[in-house]
Amino acid sequence: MVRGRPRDTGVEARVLEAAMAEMRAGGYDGLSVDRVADRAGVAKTTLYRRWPSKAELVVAMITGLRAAVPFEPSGDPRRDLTELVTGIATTLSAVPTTLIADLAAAAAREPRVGESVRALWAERHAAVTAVIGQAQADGLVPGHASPAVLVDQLVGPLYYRLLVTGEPIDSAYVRELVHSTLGPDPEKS
Amino acid sequence: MVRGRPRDTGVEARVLEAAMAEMRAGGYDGLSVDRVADRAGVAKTTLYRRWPSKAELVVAMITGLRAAVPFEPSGDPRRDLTELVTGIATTLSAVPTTLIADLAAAAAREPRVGESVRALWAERHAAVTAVIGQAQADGLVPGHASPAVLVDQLVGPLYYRLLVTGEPIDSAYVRELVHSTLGPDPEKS
Amino acid sequence: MVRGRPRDTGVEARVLEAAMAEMRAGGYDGLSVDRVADRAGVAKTTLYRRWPSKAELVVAMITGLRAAVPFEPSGDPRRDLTELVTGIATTLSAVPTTLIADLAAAAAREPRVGESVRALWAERHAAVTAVIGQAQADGLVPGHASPAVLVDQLVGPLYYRLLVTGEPIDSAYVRELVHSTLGPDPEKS
Amino acid sequence: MVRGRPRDTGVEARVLEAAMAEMRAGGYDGLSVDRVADRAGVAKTTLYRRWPSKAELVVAMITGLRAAVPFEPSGDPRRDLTELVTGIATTLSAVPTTLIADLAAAAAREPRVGESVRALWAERHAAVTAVIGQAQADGLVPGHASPAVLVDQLVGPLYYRLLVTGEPIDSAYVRELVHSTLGPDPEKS
DNA sequence: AGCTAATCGAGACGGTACGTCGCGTCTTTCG
DNA sequence: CGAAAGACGCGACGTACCGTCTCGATTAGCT
Repeated sequence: MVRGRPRDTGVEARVLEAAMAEMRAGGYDGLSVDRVADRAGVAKTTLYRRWPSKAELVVAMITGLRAAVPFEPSGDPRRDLTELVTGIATTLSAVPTTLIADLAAAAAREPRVGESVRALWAERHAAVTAVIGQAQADGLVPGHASPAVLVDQLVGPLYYRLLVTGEPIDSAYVRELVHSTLGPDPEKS
Repeated sequence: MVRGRPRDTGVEARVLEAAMAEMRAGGYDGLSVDRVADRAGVAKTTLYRRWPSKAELVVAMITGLRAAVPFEPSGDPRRDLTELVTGIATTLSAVPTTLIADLAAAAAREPRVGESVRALWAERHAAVTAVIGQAQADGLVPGHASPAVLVDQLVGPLYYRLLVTGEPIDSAYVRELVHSTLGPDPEKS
Repeated sequence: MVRGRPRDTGVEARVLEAAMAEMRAGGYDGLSVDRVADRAGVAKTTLYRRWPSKAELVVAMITGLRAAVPFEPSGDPRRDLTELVTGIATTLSAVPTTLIADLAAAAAREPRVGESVRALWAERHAAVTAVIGQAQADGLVPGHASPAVLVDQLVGPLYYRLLVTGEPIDSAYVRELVHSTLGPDPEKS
Repeated sequence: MVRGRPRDTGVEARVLEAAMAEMRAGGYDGLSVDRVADRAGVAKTTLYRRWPSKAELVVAMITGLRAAVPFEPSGDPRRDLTELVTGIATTLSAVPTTLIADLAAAAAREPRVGESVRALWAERHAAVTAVIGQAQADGLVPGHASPAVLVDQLVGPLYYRLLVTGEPIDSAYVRELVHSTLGPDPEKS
């Protein structure tokens, strides 16, 4: 069917792994295509055949990070949101801050990187939005704010602390965020 | 007092202005030190004597953007917060997004840069915190959330949209943020 | 056999030619690597891939000057030595003095350069030595001096005038040298 | 009489000494005016007030090297020439070869350096010329060669070996040179 | 079995920018 | 007025990186 020599299936994994290591070490700018190829034991030609630019390579690497996060809504928005936001916070804390920052910078520069980064979070953000929407429909959340804004106010502070203020993000903070958004827990009074 | 030839005071202003122009035109990567020096009518050595690297130059440029923002609390938290958050949003929008993102990346890598960036916003964030605190004391804001969290929820979403989702930040959005934080305006019902 | 892309054979010639032109115009210091690359229509990186420094480039250029000099001994040592020494003097005069001097300086610093410079003259000096030896065997040269010393006394003064005294080297001077070494021409008395 | 602060008399010596040390270490190109000034504990301005360029500084340094060499002609040209040429050879061997070579290179580039180098040797070369002339007048040297050429043939080979062939210069070689120039010693037969 | 087509490794190449070094000039303050 | 200190302009050097290119060697499917 396909004529010539088939592509080496191991190349992709080795290159993306090498790229990840380079990115961890030196961020986006510190990632050198030459070094990635070298570290992966692959010719630069081979690399460029698959990803037409450094940005696209990083995009692919990021996309590969997307892990399927199992989430089953329990119906209790307070519990569900806490679980979801905690998951996001945990993921953000698992990688070096510089990586997140460099990714944001690359996203600002390269539209394609931006898309891939957004796609990375899409699933989780959609889940958050869904929970918020359902809670509002059930009257459990004050209705004077749009769901989109509430999502931003739940997730945005995580990035804000990470990239701007540098203040710590712990489970207490996540609870405070949810608490502030949903209002006081009626069952606890 | 100081022995040698004093530094040409005009250099700094000319260089930073040139750097700003270059940054606006082509982002961080598009900013060439040679071109900046050329445009500022300054030798590259002179430039490097003051800022030891391109990154430091950009940091200095950003720091120079800190404008004293006159703010007089009116006593009405709704109006004051809208004004303050609008000011922050305006400033963020006035410079290229890449600049903000690159700044965040540099801040993550270099503690010194992080400090300078935080110092950049310190004044405004203090003002927001003060207004929130006063409003809570006056009973105009629901008291179930700490002021620090509320500040994060007011300002964080701006960065979040800018650096992550890429969604637009307009005056309507700012109003929604304030609205969501303070609750429905009682005077409007 | 050789794996990668083969080197562009035209590069070397074009660069060395450009370097020669620059050297003629402004001497060693006046030779700018950037300008050479530009004039040769070659990227500076390409140039540095072959010659790791400006000095090595100049050395290569000099080495390239070695021209096969046809020499057929006539049997008359007076005529042969005059021809050979004139040839050396002509070559020395054809290039800027600074080039010769810089070469000697480089040779003193870098053994490898020294070798290449000596190799440059090897052929001609061997010819001079051969002629002197033959003449001595034939009794045409006073035998109280070793051939090696006579060669030094024939060729050394050329360098001496060029590099030290700065006095001119013309055909009359060459004749005087040969005359002084061989003694008066018996046929002319 | 003279207004203002008098010149610091120690400056000159300290600078020339520092320049000599730099020149020994790295040759003419390796000598940096900034470093010389620093090492001498002198401001660059002060240095440039005295010597208008790096070349002139080196000239002054070389001139300072000229040592008065006592020489009393004995009347025996063979002995006198041996003594003189040995003295030159000794001086040449006392300093690093690179220094001699760099000096020659600088002389070729900078006319003023050339003059100073020639002046350095003037005294000794004049002595050699005088002895040769006297010997010729006394009929002790074959008269078919001009004194100037004979001088070149006595001194030139020293530079030739030093800068070109790299062959050693010892007392035996000096004797051979004199021997070759004056012819066989009649007293020894 | 031979031809054809695609892949891979290796490295040359152009272009652009970076940061450093050196020279010689200048502008100050201090003695 | 000399000296110290250091800023400044200019120009060159050598390095790093990106993305393109040109090779030879390999590995398949197709005729």
